Amino acid sequence: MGLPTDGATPGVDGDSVNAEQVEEVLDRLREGGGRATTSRRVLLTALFEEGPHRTAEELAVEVQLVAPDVHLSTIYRNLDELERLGVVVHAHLGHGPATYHLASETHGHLVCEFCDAAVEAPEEFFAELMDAASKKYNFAIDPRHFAVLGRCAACAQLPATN
Amino acid sequence: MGLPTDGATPGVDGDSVNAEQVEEVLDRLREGGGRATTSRRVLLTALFEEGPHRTAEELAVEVQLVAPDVHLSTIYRNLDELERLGVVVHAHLGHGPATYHLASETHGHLVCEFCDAAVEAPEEFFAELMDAASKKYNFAIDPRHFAVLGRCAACAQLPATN
DNA sequence: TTCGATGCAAATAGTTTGCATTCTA
DNA sequence: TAGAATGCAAACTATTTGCATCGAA
Repeated sequence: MGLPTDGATPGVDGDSVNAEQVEEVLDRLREGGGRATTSRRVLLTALFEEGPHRTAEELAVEVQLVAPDVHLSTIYRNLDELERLGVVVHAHLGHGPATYHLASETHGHLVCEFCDAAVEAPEEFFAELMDAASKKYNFAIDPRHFAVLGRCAACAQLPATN
Repeated sequence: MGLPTDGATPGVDGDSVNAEQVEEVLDRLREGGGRATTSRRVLLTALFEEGPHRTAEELAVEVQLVAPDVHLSTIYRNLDELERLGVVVHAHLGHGPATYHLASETHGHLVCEFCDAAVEAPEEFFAELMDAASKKYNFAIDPRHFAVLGRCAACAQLPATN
């Protein structure tokens, strides 16, 4: 899924490109009896931007650059709502806070227990495991919503102690 | 949970069987300059008993049946210590608190996102994924310390909504 | 008798909730 | 104008920490 590099603002922000998608989600929200508020528009804009996985707090900071009064609890409530809508998913990477990203970016995570580095792995990477779990345990794995922990290449060289 | 009726109690509690292992760990603790305290002995006894994965709080309740004054923070501190020793591991199953179990019981977890049911899967079950991660991402997966989320057989039949 | 371990209270991090107010539809 | 969404404060859950005391070695 390459981003279109057409008319305006080719690089970082790409606002006019994403604005469409933002409004699309807001429309869906309205269809369900919800309302298109500033905080939701700004949050969605942030989510549709390129970037690493972000925690609710990090998203709040981003949103507050544009709309300073948006409260962290509103971010949480909106993320919840968007998750219900299927627009975003959250994942627990290691010990810290949950991170949120667009549901369209489906991938699993390999997270290093030592340095917290996260490697993204495509859904296919888990296909075999998903298949085996389905057959053996009748269990439908959702690879998007969890982190597989271990040691990244760099930390594998560290001594086992610590 | 049956308290020992007297001498042997061969089945469920198996205290005399596990007592040895408990003392062995306490010895190791002593060798490292640590001390064999009542709270540690009771906690270890609880851990060596059969049973499902337990949270720190659940373990505290178990311990307090025998030693009522043991504080939850002591449980946390001791679990930490035992984890450093390699005796127990903790895993994050879904959203709730972490669960602890003996490191000797190595297995991964398949946890249902809907009903929180946990299926234990042996380490071999993750062998292929571990292998692939190693080759493709140079990442050493530790299958004991994470939960793979998804839907269990029962919840798979529920509608996608909710 | 020393220093590691503990109990307790308070702090912390992450997230959720109750309620009066605001603002979209 | 109705009721969805918000800001704020406070509650809540899971866990950690500071400190005076206690107890194992």
